[in-house]
Amino acid sequence: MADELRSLIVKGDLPAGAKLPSEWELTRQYDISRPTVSRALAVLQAEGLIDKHQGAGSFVRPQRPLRHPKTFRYEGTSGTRPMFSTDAAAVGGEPSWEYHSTHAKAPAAIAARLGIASGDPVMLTTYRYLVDGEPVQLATAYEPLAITGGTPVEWPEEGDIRGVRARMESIGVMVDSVTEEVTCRQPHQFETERLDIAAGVQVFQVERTYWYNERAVETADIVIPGDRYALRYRIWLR
Amino acid sequence: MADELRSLIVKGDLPAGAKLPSEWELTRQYDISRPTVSRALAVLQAEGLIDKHQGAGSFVRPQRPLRHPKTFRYEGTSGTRPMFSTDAAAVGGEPSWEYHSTHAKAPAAIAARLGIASGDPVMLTTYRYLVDGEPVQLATAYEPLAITGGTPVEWPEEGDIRGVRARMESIGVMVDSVTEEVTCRQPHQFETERLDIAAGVQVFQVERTYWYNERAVETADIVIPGDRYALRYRIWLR
DNA sequence: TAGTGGTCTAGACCACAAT
DNA sequence: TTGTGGTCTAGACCACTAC
Repeated sequence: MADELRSLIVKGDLPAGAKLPSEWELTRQYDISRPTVSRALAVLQAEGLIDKHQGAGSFVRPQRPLRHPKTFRYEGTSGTRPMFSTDAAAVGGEPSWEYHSTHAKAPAAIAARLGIASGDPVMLTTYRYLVDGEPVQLATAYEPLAITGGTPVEWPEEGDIRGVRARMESIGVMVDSVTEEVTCRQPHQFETERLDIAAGVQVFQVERTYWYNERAVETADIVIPGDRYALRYRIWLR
Repeated sequence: MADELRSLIVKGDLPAGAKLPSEWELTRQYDISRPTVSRALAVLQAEGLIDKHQGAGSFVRPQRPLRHPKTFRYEGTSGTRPMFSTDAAAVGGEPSWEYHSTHAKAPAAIAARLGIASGDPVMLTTYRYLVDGEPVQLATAYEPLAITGGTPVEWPEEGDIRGVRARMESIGVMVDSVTEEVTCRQPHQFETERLDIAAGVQVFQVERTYWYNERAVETADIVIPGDRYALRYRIWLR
């Protein structure tokens, strides 16, 4: 049964947003019991083809633009903004983002990454990036206020200078390297919502840290849906 | 019930390899129905805590060395061999590997990555890397025979020179950059077996390509369990 | 052959959404 | 209030494993 419904959805006979027959109705159509129907639909849900909504029904999930699968590519050294390959224009996306900055105390894990004491003051900025209104990336960035506090670039999204490297450079901190540590995990629930991803898809978590003389000057947790994006690194040797 | 069993396993009261009570026995102990027991155990299986074997029973999965979670780190530019962080000694692993080389015709996807024609002759080498006998990484590497054919380094694992960069250099091909494209996906069945990973664990797939004057000289698909490893990149700026 | 997990049917009650 | 999915119980048959 899952196979039949899957082909209907993939072929387009069941358009995006269409409501599937109720589980009881499918029980009758296919002459199988309700728990079996429910599990079959759970498979389709895990594949990202449908959304089940308790009390409302099951609906065909809008198919994401797979015309250029994995054409969006995160480039390792481009700041928290998602950067697209040179053919970004071909993809035809209108980038936008939301952010929120605040002063905060460094949590222990972040403090360890920044080489400061737990509870030290940091600038905390959360981002959500979208392309054509579709969310593609979350980021949480931390900067020690010991470095930027009181300078014109203390608040990342205010002033004329944007981007970690440029902002740091303007106050004499010449970022010389960046490390990225990539892991793969189940999304938290708020990430599932904010990124609008299907049940069962995993996300990349990238811990990115900017360095200046072996001293961390900024670190960020970047979360990217794992099903439609590839992380791309290019490293020059010698 | 899953919670109780999980804590027993994590605490060590149920040692690795121990056989769990049968599902019927658990039905009686917890006064819940068998389908419910089965689903609860499926949760533990998805978490990698147990293996279910039809006809035999459910067994506690050997706990992987989580003493240094994510201490093994793949370094972006180290060839197909897994490279560990500087504290590798502390982890105390004995690395080993298996390989198999053969002449082959380039599949279309590989040909595209290498910039050669589909069906052109390539050297195909498959690897499996282990640490202390535990599999940690699979790799499939392709080199155009147009470059290495007839040279002393045609066969990657024969001769005195090892490593893509050194071998290429010895025949005048000065590798100048490497690209890595990281994706995250469900493992194929043979990968699940060869890497001995739990149900539900995803894997990293890294497409690594070595370049010389914008010409691809080697490309490899590297598969790494997503649950216990982090990919670590360090990029120097300027 | 006996024991085990895989997986189905059938029925039930509950929580949530739309109205 | 009604219809929907979430999830349980209870029972059954099958396939595989170990002996």
